Amino acid sequence: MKVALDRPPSLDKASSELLLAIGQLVRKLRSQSNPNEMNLSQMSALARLEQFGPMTTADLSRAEAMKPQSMGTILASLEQDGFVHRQPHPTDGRQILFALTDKGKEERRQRGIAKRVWLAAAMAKFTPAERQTLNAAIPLMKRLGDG
Amino acid sequence: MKVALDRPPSLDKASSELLLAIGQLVRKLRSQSNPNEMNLSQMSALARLEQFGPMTTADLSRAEAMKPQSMGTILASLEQDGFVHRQPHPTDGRQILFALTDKGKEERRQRGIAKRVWLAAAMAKFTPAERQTLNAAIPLMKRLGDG
DNA sequence: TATTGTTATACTCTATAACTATA
DNA sequence: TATAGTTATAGAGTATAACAATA
Repeated sequence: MKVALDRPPSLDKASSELLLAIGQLVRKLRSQSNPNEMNLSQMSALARLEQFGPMTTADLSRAEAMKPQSMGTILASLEQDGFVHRQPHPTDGRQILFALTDKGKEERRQRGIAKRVWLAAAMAKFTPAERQTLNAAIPLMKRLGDG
Repeated sequence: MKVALDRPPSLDKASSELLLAIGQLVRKLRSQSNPNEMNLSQMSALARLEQFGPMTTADLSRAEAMKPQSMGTILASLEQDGFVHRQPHPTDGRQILFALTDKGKEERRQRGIAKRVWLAAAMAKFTPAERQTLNAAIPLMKRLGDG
């Protein structure tokens, strides 16, 4: 039986709207950046290494929906900046484990990154109820990104 | 006075989480694409033209957080595909108004675009309550993208 | 002189292809 | 033969710089 009141938008409509919102927001975020600042992919790889401990290029690339060669580039840049370091795999000579350095852990705690500063400032303009709505949606978006 | 129970995450924490979620989701979305399919920027420009009517390159670029030269490229590709057409500005000879063609309006209604199909399928796995949470967050993300 | 739009060029991020080394 | 990683190259998307036309 169909309910006429407070009908939620269709999946088609909702997914279409979400698509547009994500696109605009990511362009806005990308434009908020200081020279030599990490991009979203580098931040994401660093966060995952902190959460799950040392990982290989292949595992990280799968987790971040990216080709291994692309993840290799990202890890090379993070290594050059001293945020991660390599350690040999204990049993498989082919594999290389990447782990956070102390500098990498510190970087994760940095509040000065332009993208974070801009986003926090933008969210600060929301009402408490709006912030709660957005917070509740974050894990859902994470699941979309993982799936 | 501080409240200890059900404390919401700090703005720093929330913005950091949102940053990561957006990054992963946008990469996932970008990977969902058929040959010659529109990208998120093209979809966004098309949607805005439908919502607000004919606009100039400069206005669109401001609205979409993009440089006028970049928007010019996007509009040129949309024009080549027959989704938009040019019309002269009534009073200012420098400006060019871009408007949706019938083909462009039809494209907006297409449900077959890979990104939309993937996203709708992923959202279909959510519970009704989760879908409602996500739907409520969409206008908030739009405001973040606009601001 | 300021603004609109165009053209040319370069940078960032990610993908594809070909290769080496280990399993 | 299959998998992990590297190197080289190419593509998509956007930016910067220089320019012409109109205001």
